[in-house]
Amino acid sequence: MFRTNTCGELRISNVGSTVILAGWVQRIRKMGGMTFVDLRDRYGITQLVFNSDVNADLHEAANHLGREFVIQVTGTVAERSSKNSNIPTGDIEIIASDLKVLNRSDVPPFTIEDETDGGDDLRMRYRYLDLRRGSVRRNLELRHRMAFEIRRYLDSKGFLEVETPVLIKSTPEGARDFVVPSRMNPGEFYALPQSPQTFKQLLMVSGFDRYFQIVKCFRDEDLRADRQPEFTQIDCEMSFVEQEDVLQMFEGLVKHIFKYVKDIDFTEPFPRMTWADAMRLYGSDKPDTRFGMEFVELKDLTVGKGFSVMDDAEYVGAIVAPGCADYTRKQLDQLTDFVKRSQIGAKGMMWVKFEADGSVKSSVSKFYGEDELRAWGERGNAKPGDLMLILCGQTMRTRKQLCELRLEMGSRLGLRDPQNFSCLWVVDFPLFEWDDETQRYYAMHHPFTSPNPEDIDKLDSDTGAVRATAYDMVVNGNELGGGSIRIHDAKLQDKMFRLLGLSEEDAQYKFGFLMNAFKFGAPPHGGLAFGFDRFVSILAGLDSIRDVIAFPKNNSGRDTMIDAPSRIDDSQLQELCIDVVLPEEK
RNA sequence: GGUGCGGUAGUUCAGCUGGUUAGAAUACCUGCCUGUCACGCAGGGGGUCGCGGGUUCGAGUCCCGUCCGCACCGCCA
Repeated sequence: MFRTNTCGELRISNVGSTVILAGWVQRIRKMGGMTFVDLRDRYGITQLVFNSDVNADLHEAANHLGREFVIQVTGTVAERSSKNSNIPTGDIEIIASDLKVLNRSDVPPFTIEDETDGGDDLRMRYRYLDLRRGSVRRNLELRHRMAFEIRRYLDSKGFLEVETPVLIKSTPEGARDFVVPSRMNPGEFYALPQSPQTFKQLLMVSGFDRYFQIVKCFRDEDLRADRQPEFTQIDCEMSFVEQEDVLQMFEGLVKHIFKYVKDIDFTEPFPRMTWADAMRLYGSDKPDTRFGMEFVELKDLTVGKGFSVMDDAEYVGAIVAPGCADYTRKQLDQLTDFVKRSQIGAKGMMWVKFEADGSVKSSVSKFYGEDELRAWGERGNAKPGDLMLILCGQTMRTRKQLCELRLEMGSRLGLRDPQNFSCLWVVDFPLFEWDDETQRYYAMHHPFTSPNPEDIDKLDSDTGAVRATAYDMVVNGNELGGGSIRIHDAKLQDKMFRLLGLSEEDAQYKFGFLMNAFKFGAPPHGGLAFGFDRFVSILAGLDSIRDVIAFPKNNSGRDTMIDAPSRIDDSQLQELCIDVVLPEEK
């Protein structure tokens, strides 16, 4: 027998029993005649004692252990004379009677502690060591717990988990596909799914009216802290439902997870906000609603006073930062630099201070009198002591800039506590998005999204204004998931493809299988998908999803531990009929 | 494709306007230490300053290029 107990379970009630423990040497403390060893496994840390008075040879052997050696120890559980209240096993220790080194270890390149001294790069290269750290292990435990609760909830609602294929067909609408060459079909490629979208719709046609899958998806796009080339979705679809049914069902799922994983009860229904309101009030389709500071529109109050910057602007918007009227010149300059950064790209920022003593100061007082500035403040409900920050320009662009400024102010004022969760549904997304470059409409969600029935007559006449029956779940400014009611009518789907600029042949080539399926009695259906990695990272209070993925890729999509991607043998390439021409060899 | 920050001991970092032998902490090794738990004390070893080029009497420091990492913009139906 390798072990009778784990390193996390022995307590004062076990005193006197003989045990065998196995694990990794966390730390050694040599006191001369006696040596303490902290033995670690997944479950905790237990202190071992080697006393030269009891067994001199064993004590000597313990002195030659090193960090991360794998050892097996036999001994007796004893009450400590000086207890350690910081760890659950702190009341006891093991008086060792036998020690076996199961495996030695090189000195690890960073400390295996919750607060490690290792940088990200090093941790990823030695991810198997990084995963020994409690802080990383706990993230994976949380991930497991969430996956378990998701299955428990969805199973209780009659959902069936069905696996869909990973080697599928490329559909070059949307994100770039990862492709896989087919040896048996020279010159042809599979694509890895960006999502099981079409398969789950086919499952609806098959009559599996409640489907889900916790599934890997792949997108060959540039990465971010919250974006990996392979990531996991909670993919769900239901038949015979309207939008309201889907929202209810999955609001229930989110609440279930918060309750059983985080012990947080959301008793009230999640707020609903239209996409138009989200853009108007927050300049974003995923507003962070942990704090207010909604946008205030001032165009009508600022126009015609001879200030060309305001007069020429399509949009003038402001936020009111509570209690910030005492901001110094330097702080205001910092904020101006912030919005002028190339990533945000504002031309400048104006401000109005509503001082605590009732006076008003502004960067634009040359153009506007105190009464006018006060009228702006009134519209924004500015109180004495508040600071109004104003941006202007082209509507959508300025809203986006103001959104960044709002988030920055929220952070500065400490209003974005990661353990405070604010969930909402954003609904009534536009069906289409116009692209100036290619001069055509794109599906904002995806081409299977059904139009809002009220707008269906506008499909040709006012295409850009058509709303979709699409919805997003937003938590703390993150898009946690989204979905839609799908088109289940072949004719309407055909029309959608046409509006998206797909010819009949194109549509048939890319999505013929789905169109054909719709001819055989497709039920009305809809669903959504949650980003599982993001969901876990939000509950863990982390910004990066890398910390909740066991073996993540870096910024450039590389796995630095196994050094992938890598070149393959010429013989492999030959078999696949692939000729590789690198850019510098062209 | 673009912007910003970074790359110096095993590790995390400091190193100013260029100027003796490149430092600190920690880790590691050795010795001492019988109640530590971030043990303590004494000593020791450890560097291609990412790489290439340039400026200079002299480059970790300045310039150019390049590679790598991180954050962000574009992109992500």
